[in-house]
Amino acid sequence: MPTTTLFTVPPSPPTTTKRSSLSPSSPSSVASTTTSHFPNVDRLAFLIEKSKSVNHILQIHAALLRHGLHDHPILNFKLQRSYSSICRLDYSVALFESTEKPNVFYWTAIMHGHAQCGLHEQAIFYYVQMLTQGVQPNAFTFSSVLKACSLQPGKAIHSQAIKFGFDLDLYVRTGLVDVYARGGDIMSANQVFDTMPEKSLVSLTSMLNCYAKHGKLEEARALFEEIKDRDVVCWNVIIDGYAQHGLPNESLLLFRQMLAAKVKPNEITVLSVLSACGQIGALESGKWLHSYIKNNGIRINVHVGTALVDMYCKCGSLEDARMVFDRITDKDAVAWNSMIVGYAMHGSSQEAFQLFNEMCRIGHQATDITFIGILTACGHAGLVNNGWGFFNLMKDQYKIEPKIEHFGCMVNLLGRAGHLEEAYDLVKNMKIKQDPVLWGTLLGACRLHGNVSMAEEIAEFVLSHNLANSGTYILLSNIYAAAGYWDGVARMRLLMKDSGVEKEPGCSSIEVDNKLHEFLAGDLRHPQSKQIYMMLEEINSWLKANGYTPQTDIVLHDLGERQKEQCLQVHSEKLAIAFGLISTRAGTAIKIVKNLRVCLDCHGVMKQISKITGRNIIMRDRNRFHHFVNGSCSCGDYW
DNA sequence: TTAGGGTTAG
Repeated sequence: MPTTTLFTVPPSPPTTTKRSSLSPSSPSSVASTTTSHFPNVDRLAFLIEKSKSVNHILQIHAALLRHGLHDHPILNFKLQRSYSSICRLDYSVALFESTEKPNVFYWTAIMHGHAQCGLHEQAIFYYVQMLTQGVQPNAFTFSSVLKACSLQPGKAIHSQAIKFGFDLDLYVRTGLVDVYARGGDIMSANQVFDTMPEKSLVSLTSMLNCYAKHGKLEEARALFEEIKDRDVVCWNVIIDGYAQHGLPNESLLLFRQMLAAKVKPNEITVLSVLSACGQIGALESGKWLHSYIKNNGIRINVHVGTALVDMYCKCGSLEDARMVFDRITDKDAVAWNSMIVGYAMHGSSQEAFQLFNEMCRIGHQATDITFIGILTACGHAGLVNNGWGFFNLMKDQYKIEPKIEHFGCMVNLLGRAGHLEEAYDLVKNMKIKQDPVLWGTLLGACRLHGNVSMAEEIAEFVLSHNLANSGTYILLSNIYAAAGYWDGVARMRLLMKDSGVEKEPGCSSIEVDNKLHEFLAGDLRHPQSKQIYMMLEEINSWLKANGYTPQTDIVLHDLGERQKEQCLQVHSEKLAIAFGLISTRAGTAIKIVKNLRVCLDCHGVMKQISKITGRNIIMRDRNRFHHFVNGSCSCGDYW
C-alpha cells in the first residue's frame, strides 16, 4: 500500500529484494527509474498527487520525459495541476502551452491554478480564451472561474452559467453565493442561496460566512443555529465573525461551546480566538489557549506565532510575546510588525527601534504598518526629531505614501510635545482627504496645552466644513470645561444632544480566574460590590495618609469640590483595582483594561497603590500600556 | 468508450 512516507528515505532494504520501479521508495528512485519495467500510470498519477514540493514534481516530470510519458493526457494534466497547487504557475503554464488542443479539463485546471494563487485576472482571461477557442465550459469550469471573480465579472459569469445550464449545480451555486458575499451584495447572495435546489454544509457555510463577514451577526447566528452537523469550518466562521465585529466575549463563549461539542479546533480557529483574547486583554485565557495549541498538535507556524505575539502584547506580557517571536523560524513582515507595534504600545521605544534596525538588517522590507509602529514609539517617548526622521525616511527611501494613520501619529507626536503650530501646519497642508479624527487629535493637543484660542480657530473651521464627529464635540466641551467656560460646555452638550451623539461611557475590565469582570463608573452591579467599596474606602485612607491630593480639576462638570472628589473616587478603573486587590493573592500583578484613556487622577492613584501595596499594576488604556511599579509609571507621566 | 477537474474558514 502506498503511504505518505514515500518521499522519506527508508532504512536500507535487504539487497536481495528487487525494488520495483513501480513503487519507488525515495525521490531518487523515481528519477532513476530506468529498468525494463514500464511504470504504471496509476502509480505515477498517485505519486504526482502526493508530491508536495517542486523537487518531487520535477523528479517525476523527468521520469515521465525519460519514459516518453509526458504526453499522456492524464499524467500531463495531473502534472500541470500539481505545479499549480504549489503556486509554480510558470511550470504549469509551460505545460499547458505545450499541450496541443487542451480540452476542458486542462482549461479548468489552469483557471483554477491561477485563481488559487490569487491571479484572478489571468484566470478570467483563460476562461475567455477557452470560449474563444470553442471549448464548451461545464459546471467545473464555472465553479473554478467564480473563485477568481469580483462582483462585476461574477455577475457576467452568473448569466453565462444560466445560459449554459449549470446555474443549478450545487457547486456553481455555492460559488455564486460566495461571489456575491465577497462583493458585499448580501441580497443577491441570499437570493441565490434561498433558491438552491439543494443545500450542502458548504453552501450553508458560504452563506453563514457572508453574514459573518459583513457584521450581520444576528442573521449569522440564526443560520448557524439551524445547521445540524457543524464542522470546524462552520464554527470558525461564526467565531471569527464575532471576533472581527467587536464582540470578542461572544467569540470566546462560542469557542468554549465548540470544545464542548467535541469539534476539534484547528489553526484557523485559534487565530480568531487569540485575536478575541487580545481585544479583551484576557491574558489567562490567552495563556490557556497557548498551552492548548502546544498540547493538541496545532503547529505554531508564522500565522499562529504572530497571532500569539499580538495576543501577548495586547494582554500586557511583552516577555511572553518576545519569547514566541524569537521562536518563529520563518518570520515575515507581519510578524516583525506585530512585535514592533507591541513594543510601541508599551512605550518601549528603544526596543522598537532596535527591532526595526534588525528587520532592515536581515533584508525585510518595512511596510506602512512598520512605520505606524515606529512613529507610535516616537510619540510615546516625545521624540520629535526621530519622528520627522522616520516620517521622511518612509516617504523618500521606502516610497511609502503617508496614510491618514501616519499623519495621525505625527500630529499626536508633535501636538503632545507642544509643537502645536507645526502639527496644525501638517494637517492643513496634507494632500489627502481631511479627516475628523486627525482634527480631533489636534484638538486633544490644544486641550493638553490649554491653547483655547487655537482650539476655537480649529473648531470654527471643523464645524463649518462638516468635519465634526462625536469626538469633536466632546473634546471642545472638555476644552471649555478645563478653561472654566461653562457656557461653552453647555453649548457643546446641546449640539451633542441635537446630533444624537453620546459620550462612550468609561469601562474597565479585569480578568480573575479566567473570568472577566467589567465595571462602569459608580457601578453597583457586581456581586461583591460591598467589599469593593469597602476596599475603595481603605484605598482612600491610604492615599490621605500619603498626602495625595485628588486631581479635581479634571472633572469636567460644573460641580463643587466635594462632589468632584466623589466623582473621581468611583471611576471605573478604581473599582477594577479595588476588586483586583481583594480577589488576587498579595504580590501578584494586577492587569486592567480600560476602553478610554486613563484620567490624570486615576493615573496618580495607580502609582500610589503600586507603591503602597508593592503590587505591579499593568493598565491598557485606549492609547497605550502603563506599567506601574513602586510609585512610578513606565510612561514617565507622558501620555 | 476509461481514466482526470469544482464549492465554505485564513
